[in-house]
Amino acid sequence: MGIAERKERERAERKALIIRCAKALILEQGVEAVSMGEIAKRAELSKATLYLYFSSRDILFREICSEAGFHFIKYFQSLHNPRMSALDSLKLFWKCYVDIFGKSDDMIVLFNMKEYITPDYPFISVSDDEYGVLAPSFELFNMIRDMIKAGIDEGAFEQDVNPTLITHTIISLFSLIVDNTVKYLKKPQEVDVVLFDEMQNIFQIILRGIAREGIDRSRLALGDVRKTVKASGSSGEKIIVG
Amino acid sequence: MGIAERKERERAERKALIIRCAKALILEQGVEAVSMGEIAKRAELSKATLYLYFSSRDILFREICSEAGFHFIKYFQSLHNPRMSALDSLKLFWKCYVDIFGKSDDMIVLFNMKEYITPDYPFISVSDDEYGVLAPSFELFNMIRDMIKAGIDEGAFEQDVNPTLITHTIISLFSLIVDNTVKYLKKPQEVDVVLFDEMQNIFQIILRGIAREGIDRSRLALGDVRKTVKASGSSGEKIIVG
Amino acid sequence: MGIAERKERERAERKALIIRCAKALILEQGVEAVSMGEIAKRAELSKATLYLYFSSRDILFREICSEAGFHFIKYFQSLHNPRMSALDSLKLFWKCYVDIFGKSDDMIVLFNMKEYITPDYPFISVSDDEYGVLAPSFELFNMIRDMIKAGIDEGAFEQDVNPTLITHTIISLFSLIVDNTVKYLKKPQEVDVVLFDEMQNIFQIILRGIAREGIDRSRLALGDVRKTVKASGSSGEKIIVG
Amino acid sequence: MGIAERKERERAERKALIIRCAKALILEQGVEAVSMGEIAKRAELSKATLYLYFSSRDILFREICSEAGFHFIKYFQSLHNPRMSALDSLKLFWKCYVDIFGKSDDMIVLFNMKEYITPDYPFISVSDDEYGVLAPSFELFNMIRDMIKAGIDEGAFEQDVNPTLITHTIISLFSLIVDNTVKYLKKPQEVDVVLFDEMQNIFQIILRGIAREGIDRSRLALGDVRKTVKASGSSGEKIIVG
DNA sequence: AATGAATGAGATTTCATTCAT
DNA sequence: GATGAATGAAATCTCATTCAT
Repeated sequence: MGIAERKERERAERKALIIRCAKALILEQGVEAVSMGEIAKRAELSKATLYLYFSSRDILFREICSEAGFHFIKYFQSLHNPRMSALDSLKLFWKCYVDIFGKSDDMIVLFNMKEYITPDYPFISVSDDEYGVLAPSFELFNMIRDMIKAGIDEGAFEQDVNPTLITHTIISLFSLIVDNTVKYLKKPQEVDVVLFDEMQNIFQIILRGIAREGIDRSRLALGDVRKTVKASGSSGEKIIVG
Repeated sequence: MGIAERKERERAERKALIIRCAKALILEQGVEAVSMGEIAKRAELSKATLYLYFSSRDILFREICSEAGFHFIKYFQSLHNPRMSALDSLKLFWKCYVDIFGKSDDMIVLFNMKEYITPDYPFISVSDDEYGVLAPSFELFNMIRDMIKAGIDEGAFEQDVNPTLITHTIISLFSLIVDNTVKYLKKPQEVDVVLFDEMQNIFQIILRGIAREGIDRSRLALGDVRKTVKASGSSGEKIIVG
Repeated sequence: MGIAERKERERAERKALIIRCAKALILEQGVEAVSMGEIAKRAELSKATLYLYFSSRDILFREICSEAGFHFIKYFQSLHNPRMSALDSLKLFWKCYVDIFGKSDDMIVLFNMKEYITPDYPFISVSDDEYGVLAPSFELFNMIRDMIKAGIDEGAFEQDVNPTLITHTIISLFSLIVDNTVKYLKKPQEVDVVLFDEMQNIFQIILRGIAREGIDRSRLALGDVRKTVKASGSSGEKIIVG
Repeated sequence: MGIAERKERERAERKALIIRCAKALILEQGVEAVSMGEIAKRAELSKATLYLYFSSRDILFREICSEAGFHFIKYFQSLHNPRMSALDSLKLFWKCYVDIFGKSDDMIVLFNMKEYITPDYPFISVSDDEYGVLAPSFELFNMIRDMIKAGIDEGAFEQDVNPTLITHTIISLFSLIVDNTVKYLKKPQEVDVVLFDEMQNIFQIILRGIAREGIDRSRLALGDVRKTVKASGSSGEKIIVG
């Protein structure tokens, strides 16, 4: 009874350990540069053991992505109310991102991995059908896109905005900022504030850029995360969605 | 005299040959996947010879960037008039980009390489001094940033816009679009129109996003490049900056 | 008492299970390609458990051989009459082979394994003493050899025929045909008729080749197995040894 | 002039060195057991260097085969007269085999490799068309088969003999004998006489087995290679084709 | 100046086998 | 007795870089 449970827990812990080490290395060196050997060494396991938990390098890396994305989505959904306006949904989305990121490096890794998973990830606008074939599991992508679509319907965004394109733009930009910040600062623990400033900045610009002409910009304001976030540990006061 | 000159000319030609071949391969396979061996084979030289011209793979790739940027800058400067408004300068910038790209793959390669050179490339806002140390040669970067700055001064853009950040955003987004388009379409010769559509779309959104509230959006319009660009060969009618 | 017996029975059943699974895999993929992991998976046991029953991969595979050979020998001996002529004995041998093979894949596996066990398996003529040391358990080998010997004594075969050599030739050829047939057809269930044709063909040639000059070839005829054999399930009408 | 030639010669020598070392290891350990690493160590080269000469393990091994077969075929053709009878051709074939083998280990390796190349090598009878598709380059195979065919036409062999099948039987048996002898004796230098005895024995039996009933066996005699062959160095007196 | 040749270091992956529980 | 977990050792192959000629 307890045994099976404990075994399962231990297995999950090992998996988590491996993912943790892989993430740390990705943050330090970037995705491409991290090898199975290094991950094994960091986790104090043999290379062969890694393959017990992840049947290939590729699968390990993909699992990191889906795991991180899954956490984020769950958190967002727990706070999201279907009757929210598109703009409020997007602002909540941003708040969730800040929150989650305050507690773990998941999102930073997720975006850092974007390049790795990009091959199946269309930037240019594709029809919804095509996209479904290419990456059916990317709920994160779909979530953002749906919010953009709703914003158009609600009249908050311009009619000629292409939701798929904008979605990819947002994700890609987040990914880029993370990439650059991490590489540049070299000490991830210092990342926090400056990183969020930049991201929020970009997010804000895109919101304004796609907003319908004449809309009051105060409606697009994202609030202030300055000095309220820490990369690890619990963050202090959180942003209240305006 | 004449001998030394000829030697130098030949050396420059060899360098150009190598860069040309490397670019072609980058377009076909992406930066990471291109090896020195492949470049050598395509250039019909030995690997060792490559090292006579570029002391490492890294340096070869960086030189591709600076070369491409140099061409573009010269072209832009030949058309640019210091008395132009910031908005007109940026629109001219976009037109030049379309033009240059119509005649060569330089810019596409330049952006495709961005990931590779990113480590020295500041995304987050740094002081001008710091920036100078990090990447003194990136005039391209500086040019865009200066136009953004001017736009702020002229009242076209919001006062709180961070020029360095926006510059990097623009460059990074171009880079991303190129990456994805090339990878997704797999046939570079078909890239043209769709690629420019997306780029222009994003460029437009950013212009709007940073524009001062209340500015007339018609002043930000970029014109239409649809069907006017070809990936290789001279392009037909060009866009007139509005 | 009863407990010890039951344990032993259970142990034997486990062993049989493992051997059964290993055989199935050998037929599907060939000897070299089958790993302990695969056998364990097919048997729904852990790899470690395999090692409780067979102390090494090698030993497992050898045991498959001896087990299969043992079955065959018992069947042959149940039909064999010591007063039969050598030629009739050999023909009965062939009939038994066809029969056994009709009911199980034992023999096909046995021959398929030959390469694997070859190191201890003398091809070149060795003295009887030496042979005894090398492979004491290979009664199958000895049986055929004794029949050849008897055939020489009875004047059916040439005096200068080397029984050990011919025996190995016969076994090896069967092995080869099985190897090739299985690999080539890729669908073991379709093997049956064509396989027997070839084997009988070779067996016939060897009989003729070792027969005394001038002997009437009708005495060497093996009959016809065409369409009478099925690879699995019970075969219909059997061949009557002529 | 001289330089290019010398380079080419050196390259050929390196290739030959690698093949030589690979062959030696194959003789000592069998094909499957030999790794690129071992070959490299024996040749006192790095693994990477091996890949400079043979683009994969597979290709190295196949080249060993084709090289050895090529030598043999050339030698045979230099002695063969198209007007010879099929029987004489086959006997010459055997003499050539003995000769070549007396001077090098080529043939021993060739047959030792049979398992490795077998996958494309049908044992069961296939139509000539099919065979051509599967292994068009196996001239050795075709040569023997053509001799068997001619023997049937000339009335030396039975009408119902299947040339493809017999050819494969002959090659496979040679291969098996080599396999077993080499593995059993473990000292290749002692292989010589006993090996040839066995092979000749088998070859003789097959000739008799496929010969037309009633043919005078003295016409099938292969002569005597006993004590006349050495595995390395030049062999003494050679067999005269009877 | 040019290059063929060589290589060290490292990547991913597999597998027979052991051992604590 | 059974097994999940772990692993050492080895296999194939790649690539940026160096060096003698």
